Amino acid sequence: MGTAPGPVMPVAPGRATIPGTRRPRDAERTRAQLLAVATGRFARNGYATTTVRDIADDAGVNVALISRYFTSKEGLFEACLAEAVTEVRRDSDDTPLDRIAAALAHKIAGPDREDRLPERFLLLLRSSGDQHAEDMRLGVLRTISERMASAAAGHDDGSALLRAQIVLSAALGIILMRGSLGLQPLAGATEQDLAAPLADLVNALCAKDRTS
Amino acid sequence: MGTAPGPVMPVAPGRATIPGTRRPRDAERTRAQLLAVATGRFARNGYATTTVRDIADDAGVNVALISRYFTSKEGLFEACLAEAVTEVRRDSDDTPLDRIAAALAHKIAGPDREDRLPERFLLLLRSSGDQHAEDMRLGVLRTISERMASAAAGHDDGSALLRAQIVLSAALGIILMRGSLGLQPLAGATEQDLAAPLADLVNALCAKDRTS
DNA sequence: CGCATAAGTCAGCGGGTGTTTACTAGTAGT
DNA sequence: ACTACTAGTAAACACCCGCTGACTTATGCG
Repeated sequence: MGTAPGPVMPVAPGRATIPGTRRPRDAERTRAQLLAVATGRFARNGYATTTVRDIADDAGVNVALISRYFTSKEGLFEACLAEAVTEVRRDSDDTPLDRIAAALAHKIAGPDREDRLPERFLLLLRSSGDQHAEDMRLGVLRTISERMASAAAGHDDGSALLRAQIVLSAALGIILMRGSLGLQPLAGATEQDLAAPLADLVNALCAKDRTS
Repeated sequence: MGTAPGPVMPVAPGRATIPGTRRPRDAERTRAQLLAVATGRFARNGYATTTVRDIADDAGVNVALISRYFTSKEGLFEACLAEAVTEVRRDSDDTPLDRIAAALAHKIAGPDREDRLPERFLLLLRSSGDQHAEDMRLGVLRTISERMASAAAGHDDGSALLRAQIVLSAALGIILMRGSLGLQPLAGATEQDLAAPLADLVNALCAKDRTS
């Protein structure tokens, strides 16, 4: 469905490498490339839609290498998810409340991100049906929301965690809208554009002193 | 043709129909049932994951009826989406600003919803890859956010629409978290639990008079 | 060099998917 | 009661997917 260039395909399959030059034998490198390509495709198009042939072609390697390095498509997905989880976890270490909004804006729309963090957040919303993967993404979402709740620390009633999860939902919803839907003007908003609204949002939901 | 005289009657492969009784001949009814089941499955598990046989079995009818009534799986998806779009559009008619939050809370977590609105919102986030469907969901999201922006009508700078879209993103993010992820305590929050936080959220993002 | 081993390729297999075609069986009109 | 028509069924087809086992080629080491 998605990719047009399916048929025809002469004997040399869709290799990204130049036909004359051979792919250098670097297992580590191709493994990493497979992971990167797969993360992008899984995050953007979902698990079931993405085929292993798409990934392999995009990475310029043979399909069999996926099974070799990650045992299966699900294994590859779990590897992507694991990487995303560690990356996301590290990035959400200990942010004080008054900087959460700015940090969110930066993560969502920061210019020229090399860590591809929005992609990784998006991946947390994708499901492969596998239980282990399910546990991982639920775990990291729980961790993040708990950290945010403790950073906020307002609301002596039990609603702090709930409110933090709402903020998290908002952030992920925004990423989804930008990355998968392309709803303008949200999709084209810069980090500066998002800073003020997000500050209002975080403040209203997590600040100690509220009106209502 | 002396082929296998006994139809044997494999007694209702699905489960919706009682083995003994035959499905009554009601095209309208089965069509509606297919649509309802498909909407639920598409919204919950996504387009690619859901198989037409799952849908048919769940509705208690034969698979071929999907092609008959909706020409194809994509046609069925578009029909579900169209229904969801009209339902969502009607439900977001003209809500004054001060009631948006309550309305959202009711739509997200209202008790015993017969219109299955959360499901329909969730469907708006699912993609089949078809361009026509893509246009539909983008259109309805645009409409809703514009209505919300005009209801708010604050922010003489051009950020009203952006802020409305952030509110919408938050709502959809929450629905996604509840319906697809099951993140507690958000997933189990009642309408009352959500009312106050959502009021804060809407107020902070859309109210005319803000501090910062 | 010669060879063992790892990196990468190729072609094909089961299995599941969406769709179609031929068929059965209720139902309404005359 | 006969017939035309439509709702519903069953089985198969063609295709694409994930995966595998045998093969080829480059690199490291004596």
